[in-house]
Amino acid sequence: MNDISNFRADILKALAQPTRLKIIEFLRDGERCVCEIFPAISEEQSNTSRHLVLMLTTGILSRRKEGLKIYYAIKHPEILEIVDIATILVKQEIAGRHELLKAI
Amino acid sequence: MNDISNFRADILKALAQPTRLKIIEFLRDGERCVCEIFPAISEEQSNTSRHLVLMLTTGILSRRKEGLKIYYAIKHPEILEIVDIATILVKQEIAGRHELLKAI
DNA sequence: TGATTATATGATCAACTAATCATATAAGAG
DNA sequence: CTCTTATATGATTAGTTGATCATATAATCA
Repeated sequence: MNDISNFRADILKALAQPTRLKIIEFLRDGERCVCEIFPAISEEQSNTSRHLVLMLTTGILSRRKEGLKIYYAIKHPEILEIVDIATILVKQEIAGRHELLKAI
Repeated sequence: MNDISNFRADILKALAQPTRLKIIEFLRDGERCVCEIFPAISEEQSNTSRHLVLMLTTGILSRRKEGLKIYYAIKHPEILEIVDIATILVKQEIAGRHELLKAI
């Protein structure tokens, strides 16, 4: 189980970072080049590039070259499923903590 | 979106670690006390306790006291959904890379 | 060819993470 | 009350992460 656990951890870790989640959200509607991505998420080009390469090598994103531009895209729909379930969890947790506060 | 992105990142980060994934898998069938968990995953008691507390405060686990023992459990079924989708992704990636190798 | 645009990468650094050992707390048993 | 068992936590440390600046690569265009 160890190899699979580590690989699973790598995939989840590749999603578990605010800047990378912003990239994923921006790519939700389809592929985009780096020059579109970094202004959209308000990060430096170099930093954005690093996060993109990381997600590429982890298997979360794919990329395609077209002239000067490089287009990145979400490689598997399951990525968005995970992100969406995480959003549901966030909402449940916020709701639960709200209940706790009301009980005081 | 930023607050939700950060909270989502925290939840995913809490899952994105091999030792914690082993704990999640061990808790798949129901609650367990710390004294059962740390031998099952072959980690030190103190290290296991830290990971459990981290997942508790992130909202991934719940805990219940019974005498000397403290029982931890997975708090939301969505946690297992995420882990299972990650497993599917791992298998897809391994299959994909296998294809690449065959093409050489 | 040289200039321009798009992307990637080396070097650096502060902040964070996971593990370990030793110890503290806290509940139950004799 | 003292001993034992179960769990949590402080201190330390090696290793990792994310951001930044400067620079390299590589494709296009005039």
